[in-house]
Amino acid sequence: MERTYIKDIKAGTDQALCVQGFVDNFRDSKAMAFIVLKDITGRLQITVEKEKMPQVAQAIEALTPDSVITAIGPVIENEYVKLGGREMIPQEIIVESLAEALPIARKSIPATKKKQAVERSSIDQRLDYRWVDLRTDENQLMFKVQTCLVNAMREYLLKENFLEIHTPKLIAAASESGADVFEVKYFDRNAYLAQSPQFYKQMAMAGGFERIFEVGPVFRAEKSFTNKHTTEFTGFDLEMSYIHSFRDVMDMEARLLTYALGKVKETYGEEIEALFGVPLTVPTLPFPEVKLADLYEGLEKEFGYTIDEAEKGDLTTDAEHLSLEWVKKHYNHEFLFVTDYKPEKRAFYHMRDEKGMPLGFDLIWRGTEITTGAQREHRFAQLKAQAEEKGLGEDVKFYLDFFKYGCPPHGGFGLGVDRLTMLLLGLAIKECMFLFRSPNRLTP
RNA sequence: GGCCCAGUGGCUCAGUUGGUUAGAGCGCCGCCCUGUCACGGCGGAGGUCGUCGGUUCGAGUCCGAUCUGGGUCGCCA
Repeated sequence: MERTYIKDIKAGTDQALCVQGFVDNFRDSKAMAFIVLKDITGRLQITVEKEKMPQVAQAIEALTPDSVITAIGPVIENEYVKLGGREMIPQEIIVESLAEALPIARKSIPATKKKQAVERSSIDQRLDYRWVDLRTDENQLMFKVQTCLVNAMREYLLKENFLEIHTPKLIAAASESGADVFEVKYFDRNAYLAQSPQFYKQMAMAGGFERIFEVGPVFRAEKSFTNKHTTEFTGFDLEMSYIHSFRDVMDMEARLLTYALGKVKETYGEEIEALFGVPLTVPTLPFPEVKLADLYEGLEKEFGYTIDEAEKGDLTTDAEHLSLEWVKKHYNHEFLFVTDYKPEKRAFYHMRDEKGMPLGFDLIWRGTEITTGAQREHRFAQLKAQAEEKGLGEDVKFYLDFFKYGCPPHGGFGLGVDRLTMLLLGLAIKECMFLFRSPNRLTP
């Protein structure tokens, strides 16, 4: 019999349906048993009157929570059932997989008069059994939201004449910028895991693709311990030719995010607010923009935030967080483009103006950096000089060659998909990844 | 890498100035319960207190070392 998703069930007919899923709750007494079945679309109570259906009673005799079952029978309307006012009266139940007692507590249970509260297991404990943890409504919604978000971004860019490419993650040279790379064995020599598709995105520009994007894994061998860093994450990278300035890139990103977040709000806005308690505001265009030095000046004047002059070439974590208050106050907005970072803090391939100021930007959402972008230096001689200035020579030679045989002016950005999800739902990075990777965690 | 914090049953925690046999709730196991819905009732099992060493008549508790993990800063998406 064909399986019916719980969301598609029409109650009140005599026709038997087949549902499959996890046992979300099991209440067993001598004569009656109640199973709450959960699939990816919802929950359904299955009610067993044991005397009437001895073979069903026998099938569920040793049933445990989180086992996987198939249940067949009509679904009737019954106002008495709190879960949706309907219940399945099964003719048959097949236990597909019997679950052992779970090793983690997925939900917090508040205290009652008699019992003390049980706290949910820590995120680190839950990550050890991620596949069990992923069964919660929150985690499943999270991935529905991420799917919707990335799909909307892809949809938007396809309409804007972008091509989707897939660049290699095994690379020969460990260079580019500050970020450290993982070394791997590659037959009789060493290779490295790509820390970004940057060079290859630009190669696509030299290849005349004009506009490309890529969604793919990015590896960083950094011993970072924060709530927004991980050693492997999903990057959403974009590069576009024939721009007039890096503001064309910023404009593209702002429109892209506005469209995608609009789709997410339309599809899951209410569920997100119900399960995560985070309202989703679709941003307005254009996104506010500020020069780094002006932001520091504003933070000092308005929030009393002061740091050493030497640290002002980049955004500190505190300044990043405070920038949310600043941008809300001045623009009633959650996004903020920050420009005019010091050249020593930026990658060598960022184009610079006549004063040597990098023509790039970071995008901060809700006080956390989600993007670095720029117009790229596409003129061979300048690019070579800037690489040498950062002490990069032979390692980037193959890359410099991309600009020798004709290359359009171009720019682009990299966006962290996991950071986007994390900020959207108000979580830490380790909670919002399918499987989190850190210097201390390589399993499961 | 710097600074800070934590390791006590499967989970979440308590454990007083060092002092009988280390406690609780959840979970688990057994029995009871015709309509539960975070079901309920009764009973039970389960811990060499991260590891090693020291102080002491006596250490979960104090000291030292060590291991593991976490938070945060820097780095960045």
